[in-house]
Amino acid sequence: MLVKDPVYLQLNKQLRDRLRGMAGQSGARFLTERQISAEFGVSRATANKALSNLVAEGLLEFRKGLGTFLRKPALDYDLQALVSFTGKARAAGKEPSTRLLQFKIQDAASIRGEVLKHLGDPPDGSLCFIQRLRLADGQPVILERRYVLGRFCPGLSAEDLLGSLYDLWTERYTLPIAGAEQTIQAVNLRAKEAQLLEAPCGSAAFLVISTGYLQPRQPLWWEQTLYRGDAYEFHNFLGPVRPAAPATGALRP
Amino acid sequence: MLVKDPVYLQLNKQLRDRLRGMAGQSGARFLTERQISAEFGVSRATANKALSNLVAEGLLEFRKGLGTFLRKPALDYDLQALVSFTGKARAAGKEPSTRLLQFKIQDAASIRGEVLKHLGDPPDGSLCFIQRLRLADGQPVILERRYVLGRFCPGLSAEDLLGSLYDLWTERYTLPIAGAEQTIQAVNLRAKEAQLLEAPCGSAAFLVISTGYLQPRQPLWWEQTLYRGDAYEFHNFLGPVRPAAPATGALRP
DNA sequence: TATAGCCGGTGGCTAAGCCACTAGTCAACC
DNA sequence: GGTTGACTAGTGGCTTAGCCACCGGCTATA
Repeated sequence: MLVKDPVYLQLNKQLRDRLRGMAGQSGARFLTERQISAEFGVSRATANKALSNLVAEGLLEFRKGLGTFLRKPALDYDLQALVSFTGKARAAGKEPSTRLLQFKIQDAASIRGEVLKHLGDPPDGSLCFIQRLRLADGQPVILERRYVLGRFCPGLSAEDLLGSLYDLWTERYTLPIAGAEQTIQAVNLRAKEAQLLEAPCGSAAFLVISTGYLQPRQPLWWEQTLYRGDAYEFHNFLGPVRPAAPATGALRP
Repeated sequence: MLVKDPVYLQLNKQLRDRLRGMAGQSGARFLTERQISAEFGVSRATANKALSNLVAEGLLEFRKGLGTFLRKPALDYDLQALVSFTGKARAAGKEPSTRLLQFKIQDAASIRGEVLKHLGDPPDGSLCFIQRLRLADGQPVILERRYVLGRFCPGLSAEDLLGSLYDLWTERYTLPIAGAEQTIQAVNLRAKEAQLLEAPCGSAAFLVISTGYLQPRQPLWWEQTLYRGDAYEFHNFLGPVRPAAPATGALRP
């Protein structure tokens, strides 16, 4: 971009950053027009224009004579909150825990084609299979079955798998997770799955088939994960111009 | 409403009306700030604020040195594909059809509070209840139960409900649909629902609870809709920087 | 103690003006 | 004739200065 953005758009970005820092503080007071005017060195009119756009987007709310305030809990742009069960459970005020059911290194040759199709044949031919049960306040919520490319988890041990895999990769391996593709289906739990999730056999669940990426074209894992239907729900917003947050899963209230 | 709305909000409404009259003329020129300032008797700053909000909503586009222009409705077609079953079915190569199960006008007083909470109490107190079965190639896929604000569907007849409601509003009423909020749950079908959807009793389904909006804060409908789990799935992409595509539903292959 | 009124701060809005940018015109030049 | 370049009118971007209506807390009064 050769030409600089107009001031009010730059301001908009900065205010949005500021807003993100205040995420969750629903109803809290935001900066006033006059504060912004002074702090950023722009006119009140420009400050108002930038604020006004944020109001139009539903992030803020004007209250005449009082100030501008955060509307609903600011949208979570944090990927961790989107993909990490640990984070989501804590956000819902529940204590997350994990029961490791299975953990083994397999040769790619012994894996059925569907898995490899999503991961691309790994050159070293090793894949890591992880089956975990995720619990919130002791209640089973998620049955996770995941294949991970072996070369991205050297020296992985069973103890490492008791917490957030998201944290594991971003912190220990310092491999930033770029995103995940999900296909969400509604299925009836089979006997074995129901038993593990401590739910009635045949009860409804989400089956989330998902590929996780390190970089846009570098797959890291492929998973087939069951979410108890009575404990989980997804939220989504369809619209042309909303600050399009992707669909987010959350523990049902 | 005891207090009058701020001028820029009133202006916003009037401009929106004007915009509606120009629907379809993509790329056409809209009023300039100075024209609005003269015609409506407001200051240029106020005119700009009202325009700016419409720009933020994606309806208009600023071009420095030229004027404000209608945006191309490319995104609009996207939205149609997202909310319209008719569109999705055709995209999957199946022939959509509709069986109208129920259609009645009700008084708001007779509606349980949950519905009104999402729609806001309509001043004229009339609500339209629509129950439809949507089929793809003759197979029932969706059981739709929807409440619509009566004042946005004057003269609605049963015949109107056999096609796409999305088309109905955008074309016949020329009321642009701005978006929809969705909560997606996994549930077991009850006997009556299963019978209508021609699925086994207790089989898994999506329950999508959704509020549709005309403008960011103007609800149009609230629906509680069942999707056969074996016929439908949702796709989603989680990531920090994505092409702004929300989760989309699609007929299962 | 309770109330009426003041006062500082807020967003709403106007006015007047300058800037950078765009497109069209039109005269001057090759 | 065709091209170039200056000029001009009109546009959104942005600032400054100022007044208004509104809100809530403080204060002085009854």
